[in-house]
Amino acid sequence: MHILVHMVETREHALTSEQLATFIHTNPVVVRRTIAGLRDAGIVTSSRGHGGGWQLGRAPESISLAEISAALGETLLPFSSEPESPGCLVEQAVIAALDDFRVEAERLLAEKLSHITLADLAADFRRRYELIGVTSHAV
Amino acid sequence: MHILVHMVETREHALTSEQLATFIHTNPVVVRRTIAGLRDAGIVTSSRGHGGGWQLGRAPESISLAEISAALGETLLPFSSEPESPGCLVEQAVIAALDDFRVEAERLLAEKLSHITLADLAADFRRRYELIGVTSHAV
DNA sequence: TTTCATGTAACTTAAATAGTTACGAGTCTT
DNA sequence: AAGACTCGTAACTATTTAAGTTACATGAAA
Repeated sequence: MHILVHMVETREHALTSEQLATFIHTNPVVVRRTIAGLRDAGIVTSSRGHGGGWQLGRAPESISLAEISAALGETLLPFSSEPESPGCLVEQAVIAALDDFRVEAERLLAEKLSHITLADLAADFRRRYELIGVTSHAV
Repeated sequence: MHILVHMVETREHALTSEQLATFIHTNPVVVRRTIAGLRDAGIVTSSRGHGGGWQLGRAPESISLAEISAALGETLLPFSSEPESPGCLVEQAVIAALDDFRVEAERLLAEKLSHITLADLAADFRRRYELIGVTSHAV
């Protein structure tokens, strides 16, 4: 997300993996590896060679957090349910009951995330940025 | 959860760490370590010595999944937000926006989990158990 | 007193994640 | 055409976290 908002703020030109890596204090290769999913989903585009790098693939208003999360292959909940004792009826019942919860919870979270767009986050940044600016002038 | 439902089904006597470990194919020490939080929360009780072991601390109707989750120190969402670049306004805005989501999402999940009790899971097991029984007779 | 069980520290092992190096392939500038 | 630049990706190493193990002290029942 951090990287993506930076891209919104720099829409005119591409940012290299190296620059993006600096933002989040990591390695260019880690960045490429991580956001490869975003590229495959069309959320960002990459170009090689001189002047190349990464840019948003489309308007930030059309990019929801739900889509980003899915493109990155993130899970929305920190647990899954794989049987450890296949055949144990207790376990089967537990898994079934928790799966009902899991499915609904994931639907709920995805719904919420689909209403937040990259543009919203960028606007939030703008707002803060101008607020700080005013404060700085006042002080 | 698997272990806890077993405890519901065996309320009359205590189960040893060894027995519990067998259910989930792991080690007695891992079990003790893991459910220590449940003991501290009064959800289960443990007793030493001959005939000792683990038992439910109170009625399964009064034990919600939300409480179990909290007692185990589980997080409901698979991400937190610790600044990597303190001072970066972009990051601050992203964290703030995502925190809004996180707080509400956690509240929502906890609310859902607070309505599911251990007794519900145990009842689900009972239902399945009797269903299988009938099927077995039919076949 | 012996046996059984938890409580916990300390250590080892295993798995997942992150970071690094290296180099091929494409692209722009001169 | 040459050189500089950047992504794509494989292969490897390092780090971190969780799980598993061993050992033993503590407490309770037979």
